Amino acid sequence: MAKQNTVFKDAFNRCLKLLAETSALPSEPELGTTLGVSRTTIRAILTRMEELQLIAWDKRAKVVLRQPKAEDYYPAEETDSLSDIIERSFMRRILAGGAEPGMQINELELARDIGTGTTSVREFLIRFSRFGLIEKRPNSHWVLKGFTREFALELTEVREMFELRSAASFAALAPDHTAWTDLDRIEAMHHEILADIDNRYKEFSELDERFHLLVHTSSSNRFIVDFYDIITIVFHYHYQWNKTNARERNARALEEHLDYIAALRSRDPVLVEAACRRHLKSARETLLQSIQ
Amino acid sequence: MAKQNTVFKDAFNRCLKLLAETSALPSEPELGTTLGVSRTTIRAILTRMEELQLIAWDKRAKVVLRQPKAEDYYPAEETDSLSDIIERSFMRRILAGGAEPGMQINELELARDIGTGTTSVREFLIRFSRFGLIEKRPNSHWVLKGFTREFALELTEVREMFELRSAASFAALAPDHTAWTDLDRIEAMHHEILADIDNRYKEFSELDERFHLLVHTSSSNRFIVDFYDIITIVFHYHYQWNKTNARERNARALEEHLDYIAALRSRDPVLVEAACRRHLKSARETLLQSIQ
DNA sequence: AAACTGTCTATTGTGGATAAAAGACAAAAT
DNA sequence: ATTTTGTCTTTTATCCACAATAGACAGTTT
Repeated sequence: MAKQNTVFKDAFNRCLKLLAETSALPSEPELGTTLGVSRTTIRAILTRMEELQLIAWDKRAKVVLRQPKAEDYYPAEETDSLSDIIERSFMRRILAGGAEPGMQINELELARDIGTGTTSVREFLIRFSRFGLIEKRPNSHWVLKGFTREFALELTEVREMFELRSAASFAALAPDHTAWTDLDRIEAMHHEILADIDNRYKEFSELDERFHLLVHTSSSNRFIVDFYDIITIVFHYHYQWNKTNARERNARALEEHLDYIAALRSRDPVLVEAACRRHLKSARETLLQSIQ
Repeated sequence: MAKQNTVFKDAFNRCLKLLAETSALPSEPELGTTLGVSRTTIRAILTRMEELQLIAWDKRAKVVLRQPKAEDYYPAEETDSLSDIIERSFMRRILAGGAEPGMQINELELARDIGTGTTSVREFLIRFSRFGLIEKRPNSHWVLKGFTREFALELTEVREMFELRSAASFAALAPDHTAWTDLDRIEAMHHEILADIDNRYKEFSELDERFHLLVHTSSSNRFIVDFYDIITIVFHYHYQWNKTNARERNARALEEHLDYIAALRSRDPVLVEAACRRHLKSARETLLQSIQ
């Protein structure tokens, strides 16, 4: 098979949810915009919905005949894009499995393992190489540099430089900039989670990403914003395999964020720098602690 | 054809030069190390040299029969790797040709233009995307973000952060660190070029790269060192199409480098920072000036 | 006249095939 | 006891093919 129709399946599932809320679907271009796919895919979705007798479709008329049932949905594992599958599989190998630094990475073996073609694995590795965890020997294998203490230190060093600068730009943003209202929303979410920390501490990870990305974005520098991808992926996968003291760690980080947010609001560069440094220091310690 | 034998052809040409200097070639593994290729390639080279009656080859004995002539060499255009060809071709399109920001980049069209398969073009674009000049729309085209004033400003902002930090680490290096002798060599080269600036000003570009890379390397941070790749490629191609006042520009930069080097030697953080800032400021101005 | 649909074409994403290049291992030579 | 060579296997780099997806254009509907 040349290409998996995951775009279609995922959009179909999302379209079923839209269908549950109305008695008739909108026009094809409108659906395309809503779901973020082309009309070709929309028409494939509508055709499938007609087959399943979910809708009666005649040109502009797309009347809902019945509510979607659980079996109408495509299973979740069929809607993941191939690159996501490769990424997860690879990260599990190098972060969870005892992968030693210096180990060779074999495209063919990886492809066989995942059950995919070499081209996709190869492209993944090229994309992934910018994270500094692997390196290519031309005409030969890739070398795993490993998720080591050095890696974490180098990563956090740059992160701290970038975030201090971004935080300073944030504080200097015009008062009517949309970032301030984004910050309000993020702050409110902090309070919500803290109020029910025992049940909701797992939501921290996503909120953390949103908050720091917002700060980095205010640098208006593509290199700084892009760098945050590395932080995101490292933290995302790393915390999946390191859940010790997650509740306390997250509670503490939430409090630090609130101080940091208050400092940003004060627009006082000295306060901002101090709060930012304090939080970054404890984030670094957390990361280093979890390495071995 | 599946793979161009450019590795073989390039190594063959380099081996011809070795051959011109001795009466017998060394062992296969030794040749492999010298030329940086595998024994498989070495044996292909030896076979070819035997065919051309350049050597008499019997097991360990590889006796030189005659000196190589110009026609023994493979033509230079056959020794370039495909990714180099794609890179050059692409950079000419986006830097020299009037490529507008926002323009779409089409893998198929690019591949047809260059006369290569789409896979190679695609892999090049993925690798190249980390330079922040292009961006992918999934399942669709790439978008050219363009070599604009914003790009240059964002690039230099990060460069300045990284270089100031690297210069500070450099000054703190132990006195017996090899970087100091590398610096001696680079400094000497500066004096040589300055002494004959009218004829040799073109050598500045390569020397500039060596010098700044040396400084960045002392940060011992892979992200800082890797970032210098972006600077390198931008300056490399950019100066190929912007040669106005090259002589004066280079002479001035050489003088600034000498100040900068003297400051590093002083190991005084204040002097280092001042010299580094002065040079970076004029480098930024030069880059911005040449944009439009 | 503006938006929508039917139809068709072009491009991307991915597996598979193949020559080039790397590399493993045992036998042979110093 | 190394080092080198002969032979063979494995892996990478690259092209090609094809389904999925995007996108263009003309005719149709509101």
